[in-house]
Amino acid sequence: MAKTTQRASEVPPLPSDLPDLGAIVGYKLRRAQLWVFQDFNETFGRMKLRPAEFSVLALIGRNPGQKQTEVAEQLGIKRANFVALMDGLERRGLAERRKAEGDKRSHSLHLTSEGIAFVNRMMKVWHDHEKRLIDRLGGMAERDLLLDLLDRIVNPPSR
Amino acid sequence: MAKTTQRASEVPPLPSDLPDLGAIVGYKLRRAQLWVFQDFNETFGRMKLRPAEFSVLALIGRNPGQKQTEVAEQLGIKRANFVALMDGLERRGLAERRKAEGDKRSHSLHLTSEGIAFVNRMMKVWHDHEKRLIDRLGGMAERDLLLDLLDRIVNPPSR
DNA sequence: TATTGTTATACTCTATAACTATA
DNA sequence: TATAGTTATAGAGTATAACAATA
Repeated sequence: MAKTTQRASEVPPLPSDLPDLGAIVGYKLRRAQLWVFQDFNETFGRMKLRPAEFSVLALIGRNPGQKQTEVAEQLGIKRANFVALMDGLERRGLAERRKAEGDKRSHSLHLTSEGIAFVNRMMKVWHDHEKRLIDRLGGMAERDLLLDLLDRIVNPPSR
Repeated sequence: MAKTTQRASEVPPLPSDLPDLGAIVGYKLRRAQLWVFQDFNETFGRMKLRPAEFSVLALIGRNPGQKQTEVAEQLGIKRANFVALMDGLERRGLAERRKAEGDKRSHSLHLTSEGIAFVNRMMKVWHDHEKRLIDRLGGMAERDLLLDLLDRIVNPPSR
């Protein structure tokens, strides 16, 4: 008694409170994030730079000398997966591991001179990308508002 | 403690305009999205439900009868990858493909009776997850604000 | 010819366990 | 014993090409 079609009267009652996906924070967050990463990848495709690599270069550029595991942890990257990422940056001559003084197990991470030049070009390109995003949001005020709201998710205000 | 520091004189001039990663929209967006999906996966782990499956069930629950490729496209899922996802839902008895009338190539997607019951339970669990998120944001007003800002990224207001 | 669903496949990202050399 | 870095590996998620049935 398999039916291939059903009339409305035969259909069991559908859930009444099904929200539009557009009203679900996680869904919109994912769609927006995919859009931003896609724009990022189109913007940085010529420089062969991925989002994770961008974040590593920006972090050790601002705060050089941190240990490899510290950097990975701050970026939410498992230290095992960070190795190949750092290998790539080192192979391209952009960043380097130095033996940390005092602890022979650990490496401290730094930009090379070439890496510093690369990061300067990278930031110029990044400004185009970020401007495109800010324009879509409606302006700097909206960007600041978005940053604040996103921050509350990861670091909720105690109340 | 004797931290491994470097004297400024040894360091080549660093890029001057390197922003904190916390001020980069794409970075915070990614971190926030990862937090939400992690909370989602912890919340729905017992139901063996992934975010993509949630979105499919919610979509065909609200709008049954759409063609398989239409559903996939609305969710930003490649039709080739949608096949296995739909196979899984069908194997679990939650959703089904029906032969579409008129076009023998296409399938129209529907929830089963069991699927409807499942979705009702799913929405109860989802409310917990969403409440946790709204609490972090600070309330419904903040949630609405966030939804609006995220929507501008994907569907920018023409101006 | 074009489209729907499908298969096969490859590539990236992520997660875990286990090894090594130091501590 | 514990930790930093590493290797190996497996699992998701995602992207593309090509095919059969149908339009």
